[in-house]
Amino acid sequence: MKSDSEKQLETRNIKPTAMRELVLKVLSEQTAAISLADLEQKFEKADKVTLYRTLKTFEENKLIHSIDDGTGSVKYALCKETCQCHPEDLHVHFLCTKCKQTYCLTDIPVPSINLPTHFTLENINMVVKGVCSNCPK
Amino acid sequence: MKSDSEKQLETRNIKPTAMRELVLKVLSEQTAAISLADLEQKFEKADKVTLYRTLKTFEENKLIHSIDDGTGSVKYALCKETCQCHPEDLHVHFLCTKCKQTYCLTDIPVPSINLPTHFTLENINMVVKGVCSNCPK
DNA sequence: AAGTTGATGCAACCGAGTTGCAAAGTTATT
DNA sequence: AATAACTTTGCAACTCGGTTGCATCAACTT
Ligand SMILES: [Mn+2]
Ligand SMILES: [Mn+2]
Ligand SMILES: [Zn+2]
Ligand SMILES: [Zn+2]
Repeated sequence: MKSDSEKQLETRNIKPTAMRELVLKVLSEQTAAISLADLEQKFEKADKVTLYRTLKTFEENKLIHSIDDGTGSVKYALCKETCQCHPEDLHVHFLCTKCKQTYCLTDIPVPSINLPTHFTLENINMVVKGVCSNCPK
Repeated sequence: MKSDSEKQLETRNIKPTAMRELVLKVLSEQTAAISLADLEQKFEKADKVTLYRTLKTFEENKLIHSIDDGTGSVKYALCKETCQCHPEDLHVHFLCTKCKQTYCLTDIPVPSINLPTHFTLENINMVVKGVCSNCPK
């Protein structure tokens, strides 16, 4: 009998190894996006490179998306089931300058932009910085 | 008699050294944003650290702004005279996936976002990826 | 001229990300 | 069941952009 995470991995064509299930579990427990270093610390003993490659695999298969919030370490968060990481799937991200957490504002789609003529669009990264609702003003 | 670049530096409260004038000159000649490594190559013989600190000084004094386009190297471009780098001063940036140039779309202001309640806004980074008008489709 | 301040140059360091390679584990073939 | 082929994992070592420490040099102040 297959676990939920097993199925979740398989629908994204990722072979469900023990390691991958564990990483997926950690990711699904997060309320904010997580860096490779953060992820490493969630495990007693796990190799950074294996986690790194696990995240790469997850990202390539659109199970997660990466967020470059300008802090110097890339964050990762689970995609929605239906997400294909196309421009229309994208949402705004928020980096709190107080608690340094990076949140997916999944309810806020990235606004569409009228590019100059003969520019084509492939992707948009929109990161808002400020103070989040959990932090004192 | 003072040069233009000298005046430009002084209005931003930057002491106009020879080095700084040269860097400002290079920056003002660019049609796209430039990285530290790029800048280094524009000079026969110049220390990376000096250029680095020059850029830092320029940025702190809002003569230039930095752009984290996700390529792993930060780019820099001149601010407009009146720019204070406040959210309302900000514009969209464009990274061409073909020619790898990063452009300031100074005509396209960053759209305003309705953040969730009790979130405050300090800054926005919006980078659009795609193919620019100079590159074949 | 001597003293103070800031700018510059060189070397060395840092950390996030990445690669190479061998060992371990998995799946397919005989 | 044994072998072969392929994938995943773990360790070490490396890359590269950015950064710091410190000595030297230049500019300005008294
Ligand atoms: Mn997200
Ligand atoms: Mn710009
Ligand atoms: Zn916060
Ligand atoms: Zn281009």
